[in-house]
Amino acid sequence: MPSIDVGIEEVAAAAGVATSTVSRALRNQQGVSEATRQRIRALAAELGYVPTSAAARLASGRTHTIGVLVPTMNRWFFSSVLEGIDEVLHAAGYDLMVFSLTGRGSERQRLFDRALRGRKLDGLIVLGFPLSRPEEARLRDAGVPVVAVGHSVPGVTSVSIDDRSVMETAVDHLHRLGHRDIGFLAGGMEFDLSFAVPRMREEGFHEALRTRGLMLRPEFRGRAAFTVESAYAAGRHLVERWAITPRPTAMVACSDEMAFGLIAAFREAGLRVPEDLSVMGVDDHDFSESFGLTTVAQDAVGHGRMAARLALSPERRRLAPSEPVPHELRVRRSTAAPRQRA
Amino acid sequence: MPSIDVGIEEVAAAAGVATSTVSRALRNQQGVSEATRQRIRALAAELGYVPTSAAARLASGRTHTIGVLVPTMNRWFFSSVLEGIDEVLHAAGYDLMVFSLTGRGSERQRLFDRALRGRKLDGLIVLGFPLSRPEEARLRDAGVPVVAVGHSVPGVTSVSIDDRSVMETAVDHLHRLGHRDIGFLAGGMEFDLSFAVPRMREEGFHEALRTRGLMLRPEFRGRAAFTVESAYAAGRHLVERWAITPRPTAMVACSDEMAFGLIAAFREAGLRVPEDLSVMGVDDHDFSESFGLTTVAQDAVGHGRMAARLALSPERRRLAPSEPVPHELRVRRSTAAPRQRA
DNA sequence: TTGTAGGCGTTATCAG
DNA sequence: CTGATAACGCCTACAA
Repeated sequence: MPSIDVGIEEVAAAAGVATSTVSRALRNQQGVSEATRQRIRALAAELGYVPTSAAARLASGRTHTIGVLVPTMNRWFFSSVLEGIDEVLHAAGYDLMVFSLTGRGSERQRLFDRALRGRKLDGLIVLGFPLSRPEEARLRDAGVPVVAVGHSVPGVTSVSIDDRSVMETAVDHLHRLGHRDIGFLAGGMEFDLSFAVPRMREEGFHEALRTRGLMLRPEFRGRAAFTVESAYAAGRHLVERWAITPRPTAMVACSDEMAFGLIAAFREAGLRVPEDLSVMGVDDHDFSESFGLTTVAQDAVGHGRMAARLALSPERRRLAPSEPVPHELRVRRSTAAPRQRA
Repeated sequence: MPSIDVGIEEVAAAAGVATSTVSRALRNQQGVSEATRQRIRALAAELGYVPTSAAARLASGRTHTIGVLVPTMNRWFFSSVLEGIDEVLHAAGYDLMVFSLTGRGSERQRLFDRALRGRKLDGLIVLGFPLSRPEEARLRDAGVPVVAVGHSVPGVTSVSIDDRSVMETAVDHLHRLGHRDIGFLAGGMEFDLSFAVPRMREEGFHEALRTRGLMLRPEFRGRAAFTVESAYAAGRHLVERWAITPRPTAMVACSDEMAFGLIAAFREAGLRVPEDLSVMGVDDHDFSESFGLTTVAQDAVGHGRMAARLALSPERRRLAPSEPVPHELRVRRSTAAPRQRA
């Protein structure tokens, strides 16, 4: 039974060496003979010695903790990225501190501050939203390395797909199938979140249409937040409108979760997917394969791993390519060639 | 512009008081005249002083950090609970440290240890799995207060629904609709996770049937992990079997996500829900309303809030009722009365 | 109400 | 390779 209060001194005493030697030995620093190191390790384990984190932090200035600022943990993309981050961090002996903005978009600045105050982090990963000027400034003089995920930030190491190109991929798929009347469910109705990603996807979509000599008819367009619920509501509105206007043969949603909502609304209105209408999304959500949703996949867990590695290593950050991470089309059952119009 | 290196001494000097007074004033401790406090606060703000977390921890022994041990953040229940925890914690000025077991069930003991080592936590919230004996012991001599969520733990403050009673509610709903051939998709095929919750739900289901003089036919029963994917696969197997055996008129899944998987499989096989088969789940996942899934709801975010409050306050823990948190039936479109058999 | 001074438990900088 | 000995920056009895 290890006693309750073993400090580095007890270990040192037991090993007949100085505390500094124990410290070095236990952290695999050079300058300790292998024999001594072994002996100290054994003793430390036996006594159940564990360095007090606060003391180590104070003395070394390093916290072995990385913070993550996230809009919400309730969305596939964010929780997946978090998993990836966690995986790498823990493997490296680091801890993960999470700061979620959920329901407090207005307090964003304050939360941002909380994360940086008191030097409690060795690095910060910002998920899903761009930084404001004051925030960037705040970071600089906090001297905390930052990595952005889910959107690119000029001047900051970032990991993300190319949102325009994603839409090119999506539209290309539908166009090849023969679709010409393609609708779009845009994102960006959130309160808290960035408008950058939805806007870029929207622009990308329009450009992809334009390239092909197509245009987005107003009645083919909806807008919703990045949630099933919101997309479902938008879908119902669209369906109502289509009672008196033509409807598209395919819809692209800004995310898979939005596509789920659309499909639910369409099905409820008696529209069959893909027979009456093709639907596709972006993400490759965990549910998408079972649901048979065609989508443009991004590797969220991989994003997280990459971000964590970048957060941990200054060299990697320096060498980091600013190219976007690749995405990939996954064709499934929710898209098909349009039926001949009567 | 606050200088880069303001310590408590600078503030004390500027205010013409001792560091101890600054410390007291800033933490709203009693024993400081209001005038002095105001002056110090102003000065501190002006100088941009923020106590160094490590030093405060070392001196006070408190970390203002609560840890959460979670099987994975990728599931509705867990991420929702996390949101609730985060909300309360940040409001109280505490930080949230997350330890996720994803993909390292075998390392569970080690992760568990990591969370407790080095006195870096003021409390620990364990989500979704019961503790082993050694783990409990570990907790005791770490002296860290623990709160369990998602399953009850004798001797540990815990927040959870009554999993047996949940099934009673589910079966009751179907029984009242007229169902007698009720099937069950059991949980518990995970590697990492506890078998406690799925087992209790299974027992609860059986008991609810028994009470009504019913029995679960073997061909009405499936088993899967708590994921859409796994439930989808199980659903496909069931459908195949039903080609040569009778099929139930209703299925209860162990969770909403599992119900989603089932429904996807049934639909793909041409079975209509609820016309051919009613399906219900447990949770009230964010998607369930839009999907029209009947379910037994549990307030995951609320669980999280409650757990965080318990983790923060010894008194609350002492007073904490050991009664389960209530659940609630939500009837939607996925269940209906069975059609007359031919 | 306020000031003084001794920790808190490591790490890091020097000598030896 | 190893050992003293300052920091590290704040908190908290205790004294005034």
